[in-house]
Amino acid sequence: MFTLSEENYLKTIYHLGLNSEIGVSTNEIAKKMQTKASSVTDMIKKLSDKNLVVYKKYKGVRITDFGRNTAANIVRKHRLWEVFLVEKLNFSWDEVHEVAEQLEHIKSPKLINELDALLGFPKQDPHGDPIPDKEGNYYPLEKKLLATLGIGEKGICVGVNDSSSSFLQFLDKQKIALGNEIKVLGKEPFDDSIQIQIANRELSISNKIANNLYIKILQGS
Amino acid sequence: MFTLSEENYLKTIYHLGLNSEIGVSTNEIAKKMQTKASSVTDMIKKLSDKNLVVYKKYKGVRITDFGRNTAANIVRKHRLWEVFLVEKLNFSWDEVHEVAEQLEHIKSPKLINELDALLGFPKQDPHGDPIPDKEGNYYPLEKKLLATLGIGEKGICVGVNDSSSSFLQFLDKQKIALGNEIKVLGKEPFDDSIQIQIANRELSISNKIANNLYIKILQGS
DNA sequence: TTATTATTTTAGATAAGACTAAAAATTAAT
DNA sequence: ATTAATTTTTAGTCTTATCTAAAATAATAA
Ligand SMILES: [Mn+2]
Ligand SMILES: [Mn+2]
Ligand SMILES: [Mn+2]
Ligand SMILES: [Mn+2]
Repeated sequence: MFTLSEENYLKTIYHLGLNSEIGVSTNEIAKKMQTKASSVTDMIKKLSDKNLVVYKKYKGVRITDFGRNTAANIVRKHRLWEVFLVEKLNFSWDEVHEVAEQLEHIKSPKLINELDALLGFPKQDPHGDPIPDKEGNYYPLEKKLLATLGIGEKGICVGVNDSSSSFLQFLDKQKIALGNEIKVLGKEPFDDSIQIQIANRELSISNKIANNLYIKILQGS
Repeated sequence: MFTLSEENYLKTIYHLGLNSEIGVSTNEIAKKMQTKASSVTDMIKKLSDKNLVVYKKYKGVRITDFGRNTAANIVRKHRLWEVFLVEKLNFSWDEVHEVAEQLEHIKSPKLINELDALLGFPKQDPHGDPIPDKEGNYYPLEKKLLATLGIGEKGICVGVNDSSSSFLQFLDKQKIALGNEIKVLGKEPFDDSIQIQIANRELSISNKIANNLYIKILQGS
């Protein structure tokens, strides 16, 4: 079994390494974990001793198959708990992350598999992120950032890139929710803002917002 | 906020001090926590610094009002999680304790109060132990050990004194469950065993068993 | 009451996880 | 190809929570 710290480092390395071929750098990890590079070096030695990552001095770390599996299981727990909090305990999607950060470290395979069943084996968490199965496999939706859509294209809002409270609360305020259909009406070159239609309303959205909303394109739009 | 260790020590001191006027001794705590007396001394100094207990050298510790409240809240969480595991996640009553030991340390007032609501504000956990409310108050049932009942007395089985897996599994095997009506048919002086009637069956029960089952007496029996 | 035993505390060590400051290696710039 | 800047590692310190061994205190017995 792994310590709380080991699990948190491993999860960070897993996320940082997802979309890159090369190793994850010490500084990247330190920045993400709000800690110092020297602390990271200490920890990756421990993770390496436990075969969770491959570490070569000055070359960053790469997660092993074993490490990836272990990390995916923690992510699975995190996201299932987030669903539970929203579906069963009336949390809003901007309140769940901190609590899930604690709950993801609870050790009990039965607990998490029963929770999965209670929730009806959900495939996405409240932010649209995929939930790995017991084997650590998951199937990400095909999705594009709203900012990349052309005029006239439409789709369903299926996820967020930024899960910060402030962004999620902004979406709530603008009544933009996952599942909503969104159509691009126009794009303003001057500030890269985007005019959209959503649930019979028209809205102008800044580029920053559009770069943090994922859309599943509807065929024939 | 308190560390995991601080919470565990405090909870032990709370439980050990419940039925006694005098302070809780260092050795008692060490025995219960499976640690060394010197470790206990170190920790009670920390708890004392945080006003959770009053500590006088060589005189043991007494929990403060603040400490009692803090401990009751941890116990509240432990027992609510046990109910959740049994009621919602198909755990049996002998499987819940270890997981609840982890879950009781999760910090989120909203989580625990919503969980309470989801479960319908239960008053007892799966072992018949009372669940403190938000203020730390609880109302223990009037109950007696089965071993203390006289011949002819009857009552409802409402709790266990020993929550070990082996005892709980024994009760399952004998089909003795909380809520069952039990009547004392006879007592054997030779080995202090007790003959009981339970759900139309007659059973002979050892003194050890009878000393770990709590009964709520039915008036007029 | 004094001696013996048991309990409790202190002193000193260890391990995990964090930090600062300094050294070493790598990368970027001239 | 050197030099300069950046990144990464090492060395040493700190805190928390443990432990063992020894000293101090309290409880018990002779
Ligand atoms: Mn999250
Ligand atoms: Mn999420
Ligand atoms: Mn329990
Ligand atoms: Mn219980």
